[in-house]
Amino acid sequence: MELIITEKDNAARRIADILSGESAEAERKNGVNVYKWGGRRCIGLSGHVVGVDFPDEYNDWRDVEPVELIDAPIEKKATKENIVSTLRVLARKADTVTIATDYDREGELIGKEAWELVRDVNDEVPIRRVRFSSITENEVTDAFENPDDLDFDLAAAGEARQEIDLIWGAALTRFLSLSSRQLGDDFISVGRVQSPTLKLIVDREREIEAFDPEDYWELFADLLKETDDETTEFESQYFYRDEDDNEAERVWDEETAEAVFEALDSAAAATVERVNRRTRTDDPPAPFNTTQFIRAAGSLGYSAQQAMSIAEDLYTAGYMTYPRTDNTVYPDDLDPEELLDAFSGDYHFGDDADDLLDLDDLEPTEGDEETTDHPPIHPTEDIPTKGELSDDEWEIYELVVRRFFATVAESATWEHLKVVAGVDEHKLKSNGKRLVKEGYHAVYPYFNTSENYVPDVTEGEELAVTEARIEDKQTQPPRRYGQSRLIETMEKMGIGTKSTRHNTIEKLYDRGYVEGDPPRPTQLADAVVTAAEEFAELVVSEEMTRELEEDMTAIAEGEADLSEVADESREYLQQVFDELRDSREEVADLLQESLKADKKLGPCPESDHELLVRQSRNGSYFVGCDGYPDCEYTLPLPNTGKPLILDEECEDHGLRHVKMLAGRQTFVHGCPLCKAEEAEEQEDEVIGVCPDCGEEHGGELAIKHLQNGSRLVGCTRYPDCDYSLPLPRRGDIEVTDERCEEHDLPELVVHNGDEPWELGCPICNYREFQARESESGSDLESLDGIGSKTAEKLSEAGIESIDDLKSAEVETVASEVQGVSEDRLRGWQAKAD
DNA sequence: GCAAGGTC
Repeated sequence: MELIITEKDNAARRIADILSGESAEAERKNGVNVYKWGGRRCIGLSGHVVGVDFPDEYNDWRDVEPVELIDAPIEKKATKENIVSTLRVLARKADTVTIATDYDREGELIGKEAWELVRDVNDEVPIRRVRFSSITENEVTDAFENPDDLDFDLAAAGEARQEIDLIWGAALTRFLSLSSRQLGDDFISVGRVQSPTLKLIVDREREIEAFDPEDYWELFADLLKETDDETTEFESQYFYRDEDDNEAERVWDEETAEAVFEALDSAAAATVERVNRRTRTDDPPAPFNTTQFIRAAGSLGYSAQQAMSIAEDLYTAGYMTYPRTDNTVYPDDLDPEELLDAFSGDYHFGDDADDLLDLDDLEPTEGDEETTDHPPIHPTEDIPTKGELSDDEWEIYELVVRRFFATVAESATWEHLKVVAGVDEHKLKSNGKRLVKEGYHAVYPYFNTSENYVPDVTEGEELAVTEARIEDKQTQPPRRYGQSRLIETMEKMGIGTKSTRHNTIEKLYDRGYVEGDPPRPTQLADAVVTAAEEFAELVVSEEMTRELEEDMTAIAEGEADLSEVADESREYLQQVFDELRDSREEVADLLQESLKADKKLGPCPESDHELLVRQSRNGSYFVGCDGYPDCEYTLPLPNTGKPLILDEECEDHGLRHVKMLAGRQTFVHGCPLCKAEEAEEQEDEVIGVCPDCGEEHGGELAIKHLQNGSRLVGCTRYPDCDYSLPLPRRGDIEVTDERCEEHDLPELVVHNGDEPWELGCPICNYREFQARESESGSDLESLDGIGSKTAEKLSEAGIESIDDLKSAEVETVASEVQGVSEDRLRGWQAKAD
């Protein structure tokens, strides 16, 4: 029996189909597909099925000094038990093994891992390696006719990366976590890829904070072109030549700006001095690689993680190619005409496909990067209908289809018209542009094609000046990196891979290093970067990856060996630890101070210390004084959710506002001291008899206001009787004269916003609420442009219905929900109205 | 419970 091993199930199935002429049958063993035909079996792994780790005795962070990890042994442990055991069973019976993992460095390493698993149980069987750049009939059959051997040097290059990443990451992560006593879920992590990425974000934030805005002025004048039958007004902007003889628009001193303004304002006309006309060719974009795909999806409002997850679903469903690729050059076996033919006649894309098929030449564009593992992202010939996909999936699918269309479409042509006019010695310019040939924009509507009209004028012509304007402006700090900009920068720096960059960014959120979108660093992030810059500069620099890449190349080419490279890295890390040993306290203080800063609310009203958000032993959050135990002042926080400290400060107490992140129940709590004081002022209002203990002990039901901001209808005998019914967090509660016949309680009305909410009898209301909860569903998805994924995301931000959406605060929601921009939200709100 | 890299 010949056993064929691929990197993933999908590849296994397609290779089995090709080699068997579609006669292969799938058999599910132990949760793993095994494709079977003739004397052959084909199994797909799931990427790495074994991983490197330290032996178990190094598991306890407190028992092991982090520095010991540097020279600790490293083992390979199975991470996908079921696949490993199925592979072993098959390998025992095999008389030939063929490794057909992806054609790249990591693929070679995954192949070697398979090789070792096979050798464990079968030391005789010949093991060969086949390589192909895409899974097509020609390439696959050709590869199987000309098998090769596994490239152990290339695999060793990958192993060097694994070892070095593990040693550096684990040793430094444990050191920082232990020294600042951050164990458990809140450990402080460091790594070759995440830390340079974090430094990018932190450095940018430092630039923004250090930014000193400068005043400048810009001047504009409206000009009038008059002919016999029409007059056209257009805008021009003042410019001058700076010391490098470049055109400059910004005037840096006010006096000059005012003088120019006076001259323009009092001028009757400007004389056309120069008219430049040129045509510019606007070439269609290159095929999508992962990064450019994420960027394009990002401009539609999707986070990197969302875009990739939708793309993976579309890939698994067979509608598009593998979404993790660096390749921007279509392989030879992709016939654009054939693929367009498949779209011809399609309800949504047919017309555009036909227009493209009418072109004389269907030569696709090419990007700079050509790799051999996967093609650029493009749609397959299997085309879904709109109903088969969620709205989000459809939006992403359409993007991929249209990008493919664009890559085979014609260039667009722009006509630019630049007019320079003079008022005395002052120059005014107008830049007009017109799209004269739509080209690829006709099939790819994602780029801005807005035109700017400037009329046809001739040199020497007089144009009336109808209005002059002066605008005072300030230079702006650099912008924060957005997620897709970060991913592009990581790619440029060579850190991370097409498969991991979006996960790295997600990791920074999970670790408490960044918040919001665009990601903003916390104090902790700044401290970690600062500490690393001082003691382990390499781990926050792109140099570490650059050097590692050089070493890996040397290993792959047989010029260096794995243990040599790994040992050299160990020595270097040892030096880092030698220096760190003396500064342990200093680093710990820095980290702890910043952790505290991320929790600071403001001044304690009873001592000179600061109030902090703290967690009690039972896991609930509260506000406590940093001076504890000398000062025992505390304030309660709501008992649902995880607190997030906002920038907004309470005017009365100087405390920062708190928001409670609780998935769909997320809400802004505000100033905890205000909330406690408000509750204190409210007296309990008795509304009836307690149904639990009224008869026996005379308990009564009252509307109660708790210091943590919540309200309820509860028994006056609390804590002896804990009967309670929930009430909404917001709005004034009015007790009406009408009473519920069934429960003999007054009907309640909540006043919050315009429409009063007739809540009714609190017992009836609670019953209805429970009944509603057990149903489920939301009307959000009926809104065009909101798919199930987006609806899910929105509901986590507390937006469950169209009504919620209408009243939602756009900025807050956009900052909270990954991948939902303010623009998209406003669009939906407009549709909802 | 640490990293980064595959894949789902």
